Amino acid sequence: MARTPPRPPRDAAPAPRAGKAVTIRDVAKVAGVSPITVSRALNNPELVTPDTLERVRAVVARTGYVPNFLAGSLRSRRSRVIAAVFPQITNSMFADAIQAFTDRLRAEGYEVLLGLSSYEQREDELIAGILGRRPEGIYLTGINHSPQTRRRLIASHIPVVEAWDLTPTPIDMLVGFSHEKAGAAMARHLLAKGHRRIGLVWGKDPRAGVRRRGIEEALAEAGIDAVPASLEPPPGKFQFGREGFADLLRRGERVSAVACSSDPLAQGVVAEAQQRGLRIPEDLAVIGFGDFDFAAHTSPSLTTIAIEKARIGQLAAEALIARIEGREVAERVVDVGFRLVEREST
Amino acid sequence: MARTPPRPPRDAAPAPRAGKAVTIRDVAKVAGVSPITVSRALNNPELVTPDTLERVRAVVARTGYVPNFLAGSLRSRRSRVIAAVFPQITNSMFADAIQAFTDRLRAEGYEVLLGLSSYEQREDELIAGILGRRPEGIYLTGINHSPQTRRRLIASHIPVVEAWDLTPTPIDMLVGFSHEKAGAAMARHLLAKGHRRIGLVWGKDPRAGVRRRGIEEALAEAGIDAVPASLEPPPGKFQFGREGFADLLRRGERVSAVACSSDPLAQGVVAEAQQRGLRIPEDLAVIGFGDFDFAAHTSPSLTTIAIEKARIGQLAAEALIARIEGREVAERVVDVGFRLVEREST
DNA sequence: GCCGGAAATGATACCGATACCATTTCCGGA
DNA sequence: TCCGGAAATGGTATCGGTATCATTTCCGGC
Repeated sequence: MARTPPRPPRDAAPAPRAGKAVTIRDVAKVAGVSPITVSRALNNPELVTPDTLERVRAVVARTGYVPNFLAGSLRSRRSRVIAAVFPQITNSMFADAIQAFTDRLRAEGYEVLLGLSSYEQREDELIAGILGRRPEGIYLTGINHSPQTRRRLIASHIPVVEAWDLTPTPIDMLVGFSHEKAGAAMARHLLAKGHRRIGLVWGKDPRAGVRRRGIEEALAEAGIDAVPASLEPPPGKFQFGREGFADLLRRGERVSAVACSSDPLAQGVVAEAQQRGLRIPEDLAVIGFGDFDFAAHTSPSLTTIAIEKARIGQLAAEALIARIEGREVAERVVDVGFRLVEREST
Repeated sequence: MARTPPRPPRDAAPAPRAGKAVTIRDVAKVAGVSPITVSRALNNPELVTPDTLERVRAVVARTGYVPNFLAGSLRSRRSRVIAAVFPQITNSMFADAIQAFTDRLRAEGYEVLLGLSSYEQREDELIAGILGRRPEGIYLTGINHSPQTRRRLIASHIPVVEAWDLTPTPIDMLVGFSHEKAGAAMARHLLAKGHRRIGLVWGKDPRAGVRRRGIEEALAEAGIDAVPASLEPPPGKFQFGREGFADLLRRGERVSAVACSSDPLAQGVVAEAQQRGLRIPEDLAVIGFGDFDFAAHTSPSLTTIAIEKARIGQLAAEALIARIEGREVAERVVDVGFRLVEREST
């Protein structure tokens, strides 16, 4: 019984001891160099003889060594992690931005820590947890943050990009556009089409609120003060659009046009109106927001506001990278603007 | 000139020394306890006197101490990070799963590291980078992984959930459904509606490929061997649906029904067909896949295959949590199934 | 063959928390 | 009052890398 334990079946090679993970010291020992040389071979191969490099790489491959970035990050103070906080990603315009942001950062060797704050007050807690992971940069959606969060972010001394909104006083950097102007553009478009009785089916998130103000101010300038609205909780689902329009009708609001805070809501309004026998745009004009992918391919196609979503993500990523690399960012506030796309629904 | 530098404008409170971050030792010193007691106050408050707890918390608040989880994770071997790898999130069904997955994990105090592999061979490299961060669990989309990646994951000894597909031999755990059966269900639906000339507008991702096989086999059983297809690169954009259908027509394929690998493609086909004066479903039946939010709200509404996307994310999260907490998972393979939803387009 | 500086490698300390075990404090019961 | 065990707290070592500085090796030019 008291025999030496049988060696594992396969792997005649220096079998990684079960349970104990391979460390840089193990690799160093097998390769006959010091740990720091292994570190250099992996991170700065140009500092190492081709011969040494090859030897180290061979041992790494053979042992299945996986460097522990937690340890490395702790010492070097470089986590190569960037955090991104979004309210949500279902049915939202943020997916494109996340994709572009992540792709850009991956190309530079960063990993992305994703936080979803659900439009609630969870942002504080979420960001506290994130900061503990020592990201090298943070992307935030929107500019409405609690004083505590602002303080924490400033104290952290890491680059911060706020996105999707506009303010002359960002925490650090910003990539976005004016929701007030976007709202005004929607209003003016409907006014130009001759509409005077305009209803809103609108999401309850903060940026949508600003767009609504933009609409109402533009309408007020045209002498229109009553703007009936049906408010829906995020996310902007098609179903909520249907219900919102039904709600307006139920309340007896007689509107010739409906503006929506997002395309899914707008398409929901279209669907509900069509079901009730209304012709679009003759009986009812509908305008959305976001230029979602489907907007150009429904029947009728949807007039909307287009945002360069992916560009926001990409610019935000680049701003963070620039800062991390010590380059000064010329424009701390970038306005990517928006574009009204007129289609068949208005 | 040689005056002491002016103290920072505000903050009469014990100003954190610029540059040097507050550590647990600083907090301990100010609170008059040992570092380990601070650690306990923050992580296991029940181990500490209410009095001590309050004192520590006060100091933490005053100094703005942010625990360094890199250090803690290194020592405790618990990163409280879970990684999730998706091919992409734009125009995809994964957004709902990510949302549910992330929400569930946040509730348990985990942060999510998001990897987007872009359907390319980047998965290997991506996962290597991720493993270095020592996540406590990994969510993977799909079951097609390189041998190297499989080996690495197994060697890492962390719980793995594969999702969106089905196999009796997952790396560890799995939550998904049978794409083969889903494809067959689509085919049978069209057959039942009397269609014999069926075309495909189809995405090129691996799981779509399996669904296609399911369709073709079911059609073959019905004696239909020629199934013209137009293949489109991911992501499944509406525009690609239009082009795909145009492509079929250009090639002279006369079809009475088109099956698509995703709803956006299907809606693109619908749009293109409508534009060419075809009535749906009389002249052309169209079936999609995924039951995207818009599918029920377009005109005509879209017949499709519904997946409980959020449930996949949630179950995957729960499986990982269970494993991490040492509970045995009864069902290592969970089939969430699918449901054909018949609407107006077929 | 010798010299000097660059290239390659190594020794040591350290990042900031927590595991582990030891010590002190506290409190009810004999 | 004393005792014993639980509760609270602390000392020290350690996780696994890399920064820093020191040392050794290498090589061309004189």
